[in-house]
Amino acid sequence: MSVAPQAEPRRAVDGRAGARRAAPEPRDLDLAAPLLRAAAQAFMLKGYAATSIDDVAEVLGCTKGRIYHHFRSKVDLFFEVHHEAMSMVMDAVRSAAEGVDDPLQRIAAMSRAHVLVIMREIAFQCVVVQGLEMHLHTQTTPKQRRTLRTILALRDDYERLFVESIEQAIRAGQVPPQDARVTVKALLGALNWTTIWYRPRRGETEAQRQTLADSIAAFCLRGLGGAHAA
Amino acid sequence: MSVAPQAEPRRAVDGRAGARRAAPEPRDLDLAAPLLRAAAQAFMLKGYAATSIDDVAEVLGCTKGRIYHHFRSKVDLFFEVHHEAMSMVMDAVRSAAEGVDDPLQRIAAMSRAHVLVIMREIAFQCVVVQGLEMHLHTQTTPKQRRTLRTILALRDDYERLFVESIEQAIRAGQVPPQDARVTVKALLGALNWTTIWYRPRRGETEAQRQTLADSIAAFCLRGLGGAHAA
DNA sequence: TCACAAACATACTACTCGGTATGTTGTAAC
DNA sequence: GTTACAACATACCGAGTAGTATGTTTGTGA
Repeated sequence: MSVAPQAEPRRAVDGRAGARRAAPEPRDLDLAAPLLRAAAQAFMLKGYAATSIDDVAEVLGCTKGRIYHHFRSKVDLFFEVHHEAMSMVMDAVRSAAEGVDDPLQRIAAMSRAHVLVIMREIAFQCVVVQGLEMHLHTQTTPKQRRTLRTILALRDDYERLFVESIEQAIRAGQVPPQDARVTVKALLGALNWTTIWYRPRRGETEAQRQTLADSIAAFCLRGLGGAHAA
Repeated sequence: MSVAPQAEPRRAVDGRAGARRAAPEPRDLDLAAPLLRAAAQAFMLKGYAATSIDDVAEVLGCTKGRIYHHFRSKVDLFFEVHHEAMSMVMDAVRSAAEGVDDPLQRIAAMSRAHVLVIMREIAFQCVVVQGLEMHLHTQTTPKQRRTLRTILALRDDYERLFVESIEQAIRAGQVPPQDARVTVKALLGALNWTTIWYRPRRGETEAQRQTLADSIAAFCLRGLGGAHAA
């Protein structure tokens, strides 16, 4: 009956603006996680635009109310799924690269980790590939545009991670001179294409996934022109 | 006033069913071509689902009437764009492969041709990458499902073209033994990823496109494990 | 010249879906 | 035990859109 404004749904990605209470965040994350996962699943199957909020709710066995309680809009939900997916890759790849000084071996470890994350979190990673730029046309609010720019910057940072390692490998004489800005496109293409053709099989073992990841990574390593395979 | 059924719009891809008049086909193709190109352009910018028929019409500076005069539905339009795009790649790649007996050199020629077609017809090729499988969930009419299967079969045929050449290269000892079914995914990924990052620049020369295509193709060739680059 | 159909444009309908306004329930604090 | 709020569910609205029904124009063969 009152006009009680109902606790603010999440302000996409970069956090709340003027929330007086800073408390409910950690518990809120636990509650939002299943929503993100369900959204990723639905987006993978039908694509973002063709997926209705009701579709996402149906995956969870709930109603729209739950989703709009945690997210301000469909676009915000998409952005958070996207952001979460990128964090998964970033964390895994950074962790895999850590402490590996040899440039080529580092690229190999990063590539394997990248493919493995894709296979383990195929739904989230499919959302990443589904494109961001197309949202630039439809956007209205400046806040969403800022969020979009932030995500695009994260993507560029990630690509730079590979570019720098490639350039180090070139300077070290491990691979022939080449335009790393172009090569990295082919490399990431070979890796990311996994989201297109790979789908988990029933009874698939971790060893099988490892083998697949090794094959893709080996292709990329050789593609750079290094002498030794993985 | 009459119930005049107004000459049947196109029956997607595999041709008409019971058309009594077989005549208007060739002229009809010329008239439909601009529609396909406009649709490809619109689909590239906003994606299939987010693109309205009115959007496509606006690109052409006409109304829905024109589009629905030539295509039965939005899905049929998408399928024809998709089919046209695949034909472009098939023709160019088959033509490039013709007469090249050496397996590795044939793969190199095919790869270059593939990337060049993507760059020249970026709109059409973006539609191809935008995915087909998601339409499997939304489909209703069995005719559309059949059309979808046909397109999927074409895609598999195209991939087989590369797989067979890779296996020939393996048997010839040009590249180390490997699972061609997996390698081809990485290879086509590196090629097709061009649709994601590449966009034509103002004043771009054919030589620049050639250089880019050569770089991507060289990456793929080395990725197979062949000793010599392109 | 006239019937006729191709090739559109216009007007309209039925329906979906994003978003909101409001109601309900559990629970923790005091 | 009652206040208060988080965490939903329910009911609804309005905008946008796929598809259709019908009107209009233009070329063309008889």
